[in-house]
Amino acid sequence: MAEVIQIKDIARYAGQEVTVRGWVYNKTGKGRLQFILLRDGSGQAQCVAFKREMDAEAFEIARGLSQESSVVITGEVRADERAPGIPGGFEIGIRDLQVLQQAQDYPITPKEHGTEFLMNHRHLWVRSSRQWAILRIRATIIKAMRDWLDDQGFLLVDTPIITPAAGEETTTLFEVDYFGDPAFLAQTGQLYNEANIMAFGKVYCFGPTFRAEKSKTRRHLIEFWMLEPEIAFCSLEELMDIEEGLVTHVAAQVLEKHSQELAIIERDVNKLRAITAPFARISYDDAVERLQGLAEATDDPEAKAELAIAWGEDFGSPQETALAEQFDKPVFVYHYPTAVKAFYMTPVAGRPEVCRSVDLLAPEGYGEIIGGSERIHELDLLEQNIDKMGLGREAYQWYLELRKFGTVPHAGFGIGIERTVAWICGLNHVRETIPYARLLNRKYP
RNA sequence: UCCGUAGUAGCUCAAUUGGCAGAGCAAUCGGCUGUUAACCGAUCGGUUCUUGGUUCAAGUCCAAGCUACGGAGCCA
Repeated sequence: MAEVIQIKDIARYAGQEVTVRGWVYNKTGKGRLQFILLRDGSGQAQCVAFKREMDAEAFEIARGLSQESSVVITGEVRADERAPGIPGGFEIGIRDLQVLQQAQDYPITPKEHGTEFLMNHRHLWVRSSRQWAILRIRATIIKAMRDWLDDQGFLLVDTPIITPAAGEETTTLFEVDYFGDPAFLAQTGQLYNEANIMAFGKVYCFGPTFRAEKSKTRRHLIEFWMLEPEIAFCSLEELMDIEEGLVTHVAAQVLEKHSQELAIIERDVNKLRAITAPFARISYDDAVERLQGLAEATDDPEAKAELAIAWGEDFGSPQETALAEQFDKPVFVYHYPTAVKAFYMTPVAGRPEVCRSVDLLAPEGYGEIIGGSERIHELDLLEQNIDKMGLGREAYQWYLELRKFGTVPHAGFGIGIERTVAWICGLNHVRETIPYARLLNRKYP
């Protein structure tokens, strides 16, 4: 029995006999010569069945293999620049093979398919090279974020998914029955993070969040993953430094570890190489002026209407895009109007109509990937805001109590994993960034 | 929720003015010693999204509904 290897390591075994185990990704044949492209999860390798080098029965089995059949193949590794694969350049001359299961009528062929068909077969689509590459990059992005934060002295502190009250908006919560009492799936771990920083200084939570928004766009999921750092004794400017450090590290790690995957998805790596510190930092006031300037400059009445904005309004999707297009890397927009932001954001001293908030807008039309702010740390002000929004103090008792026992200035942000992956990978929809997307009209498979 | 577009073979699509429902791929069988979405020959493959209507005749026209896709709002 030859050594079982992973295809990603194939180059190390040139000249040796090995065993690989996997699935038939594609097959082309030419009579007595059959080429089987085998994938094993780590990569893809061309396995060559040549009638004269095998016994007749084994050759017939190889010739009859169907797409996605599971198979164990033993043979000699040899370098051949004609051989396709991941990494490619090496192939296996089949000596023997064993079929675990002969697949029949695998639906995803190497031709074009529509979105609905592919999403209905997501459990199989994840096997395709492109999806394989994207999901591997997703894993690296998450690891890069966590590694960077851990190295900076942050502690991972998990926050609950079933919660008693709203984080922000009550209308977009998923309600669950908690032994007869209503409870809600978490929209954010932020409020708990604010408790946890008083114990650990710098923390982050990472997990799924749930929003029952009836939004149907390329940037929205009903269930998405978010990483939320929170830092005690932190200003908005320091927060931007942290966000910048995190995002540039992610881009660098993906470039370093995934040239192969980036090539598979045909991502322009120059766009990723541009993601270096510092990012431009502009105020909301400045952003509005820029948009008004753009609206004035254009002759297209439709574009003019899309860009039109009055001070005090939040940015729409086309406006975010137009704003971000002025930069070749992410851009910070800070000091948004207090009225369009959440109740816990600190007002700017001497200018309460704007607050100490900051969004990070990604380039290439990917929009907001991070939202963050300095949190209100004075009890009175926080109580006033909760009353003003009609949220009800009872539900926030514990949160308000944090302001009574050694409250300190603090700040934090949330970064959406799927939006980040879509941007880094250059995808046109977040549905491909998560293995099993939950969308407005889809919870299958 | 609103606006727009679409739904025909397993998949991707075609079907002229309302006049016999078709192609490529996949599958199956055969051929081929270097294929890269191979190629060549053959075979198989249909409730034209649903319901109702107009008509001698509906994939095509009308009405309602369903589903998907694209966009908006909301957001990360």
